[in-house]
Amino acid sequence: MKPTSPFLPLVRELVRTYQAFERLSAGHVRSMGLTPAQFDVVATLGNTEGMNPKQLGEKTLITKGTLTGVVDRLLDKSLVQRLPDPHDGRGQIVRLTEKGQALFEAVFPTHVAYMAKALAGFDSTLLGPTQQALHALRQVLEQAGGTEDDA
Amino acid sequence: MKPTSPFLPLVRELVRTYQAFERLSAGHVRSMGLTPAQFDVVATLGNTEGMNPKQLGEKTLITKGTLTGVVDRLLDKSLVQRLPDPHDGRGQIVRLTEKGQALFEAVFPTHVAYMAKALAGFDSTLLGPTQQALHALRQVLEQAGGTEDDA
DNA sequence: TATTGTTATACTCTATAACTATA
DNA sequence: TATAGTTATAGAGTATAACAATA
Repeated sequence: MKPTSPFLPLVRELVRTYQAFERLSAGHVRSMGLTPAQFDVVATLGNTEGMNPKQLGEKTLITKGTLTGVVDRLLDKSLVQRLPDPHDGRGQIVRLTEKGQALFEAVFPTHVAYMAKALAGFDSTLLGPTQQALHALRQVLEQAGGTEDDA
Repeated sequence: MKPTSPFLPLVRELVRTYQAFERLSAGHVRSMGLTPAQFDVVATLGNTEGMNPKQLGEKTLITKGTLTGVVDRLLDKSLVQRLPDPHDGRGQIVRLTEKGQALFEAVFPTHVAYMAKALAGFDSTLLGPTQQALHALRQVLEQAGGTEDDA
């Protein structure tokens, strides 16, 4: 029997754990009337003066073409506004409206509390080590992505 | 300053690590002509006698309505076949075709090798502990999802 | 010339619910 | 009545590339 990669179980567990998180999180976010991508954008803009779509895309990992659409839909809901960028005539600043800010303040803590409650059973002594291990794993993955030489 | 939940950093790291993985993995999978969902199905069916859509959905976490479409597209590519379930007139067995099996054999090890190469820099002494920590985290998340009392 | 953001195309996935055929 | 799977609907995200305006 050929030995499969020792990394497979780790990767599988990463995927399953993320999926469990995502299902829980997305379900709650949707019940508040936002898609995960929309929540991501609102949460990223919360407590900021706004930022241009490029920065927003980098933080949320949403590509620019898609981001235009996500922002459009948030605009339809009057949750964000597009302002001209004073420093760059090509650019713009996407910023929460008052309504968006109010939603952020109502929804973000609720969501954090919801997730915190869900995670309450997790052994807190594992918090730090798990986080560090994930971070190390991410470093490796990002480096591989940056290098990008095909197998 | 109100203390934010101690779980937030962990969750953030989980999401980012997963996203780093997903970007790398999905990119490679796409370069082989499959979407992530399609790859997931093919990988799940690989080395099996086939299974019904219900089992397939449970393993891949794809809901039944969506799964019909994913299988349809794999059918278009002649990678899977739908066979009647001998034990249940309502049911069916989804199974790889020879072409699908060949693809699986060509593509799955390639993908594993690609990911293994990307992960080669990860400290192998952390493999076990990280996996266990993720598993514990998943247990907690799944339990919360099962209980499903809103916050 | 390079970059910012929009638009267009075409596909895929998602949730939800109604529907059929069988159990 | 309950379950397996399909179909229909409506919306949203994805990659990719061409494009306009500005730097």
